[in-house]
Amino acid sequence: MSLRHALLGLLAGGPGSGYDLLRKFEISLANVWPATQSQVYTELSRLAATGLIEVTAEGPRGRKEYAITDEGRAELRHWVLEVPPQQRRRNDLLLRVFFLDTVDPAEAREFLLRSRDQVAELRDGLRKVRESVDWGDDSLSVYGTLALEWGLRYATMHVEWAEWAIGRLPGK
Amino acid sequence: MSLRHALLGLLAGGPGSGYDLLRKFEISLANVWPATQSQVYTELSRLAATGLIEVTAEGPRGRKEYAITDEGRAELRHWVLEVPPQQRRRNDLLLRVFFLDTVDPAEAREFLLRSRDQVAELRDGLRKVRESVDWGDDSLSVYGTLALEWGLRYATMHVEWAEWAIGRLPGK
DNA sequence: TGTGTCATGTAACTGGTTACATGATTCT
DNA sequence: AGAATCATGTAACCAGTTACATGACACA
Repeated sequence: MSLRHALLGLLAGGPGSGYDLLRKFEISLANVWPATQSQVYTELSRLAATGLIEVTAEGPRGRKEYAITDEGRAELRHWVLEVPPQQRRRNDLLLRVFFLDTVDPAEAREFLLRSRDQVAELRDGLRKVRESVDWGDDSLSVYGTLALEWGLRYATMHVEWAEWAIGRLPGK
Repeated sequence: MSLRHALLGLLAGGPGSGYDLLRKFEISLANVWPATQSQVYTELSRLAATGLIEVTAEGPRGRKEYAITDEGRAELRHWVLEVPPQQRRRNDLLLRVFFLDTVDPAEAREFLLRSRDQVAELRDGLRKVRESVDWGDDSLSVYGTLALEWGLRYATMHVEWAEWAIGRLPGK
């Protein structure tokens, strides 16, 4: 149940409404932990009900501003440091690779090429983000950069792997 | 809904019972698409009900052997080649990295060290698999090796990233 | 005879997605 | 006046996890 912790993490950086948080998900967490509108609002209600966050202000259009509580901070800290991250990750692309023996080599080759191109595009997008954002040395930037760099290395790895894999395909 | 396709893919390699398939999940698909016992049996029933697989034999202890049908092969092929793989992948480790600014640098450092060690272990396990299995040049081995190599490159990337990241942490 | 493995099934729950539904405020 | 954006909520559904439940067969 990490959506709960993603919300706590964002609120640890300052109070905000569901709407605010939703935009933060789209901007900064899109590639790490996407969330839908309905999910955010229902989880915020639940978090408020259990006392991990609280409503600190109400604005126009029924806007509710939430802030993290001490209990919430404790829960966030516990999750970050003590709950072991998932190691077994599902990968539906790799699952397809496993079954490429059911199509012919030319089709397998196209599949790998497409996958290379898609990830190369992602990589280029991330590079642009790195260049466009001015990275100060405040703590949030430091850790944001670490995550971005992981994404860049991941994408580079995948592109290189795909090219290597194409070279190993059985000839027709 | 990829469990369905994982089952179809496994059955494309030959018929088997739920129990057989469950073991195949544990051996070959554990790092790519883990599945639980209850999930496998319910999905097999559903697949049989929709005609993508069929019961070809019944053995002792209520054992049912399933085989993929032509319809099933068509569905598998469609999924492999035409359904675009998920690009946005959730990563709860990276989500934690994002919020490492809420703990102190020494704790962040420990977090990254632990993560490096865990993935290094995974990498060593994969290396052993690569050495222990004798990889012929049959098509199944070819594609199995591609997936394994992806895992190795992934793990190597992560270990290097973690070490790089530790070096970038703010001093106490 | 009793332990281990083979073998299947179902129920309750959790997390996430899609779709539906509503309405206030701001800006042009 | 109308469009865009701000803002929230709920219902139905799908995928996956945990736990419960049962029993046949093989082997020592």
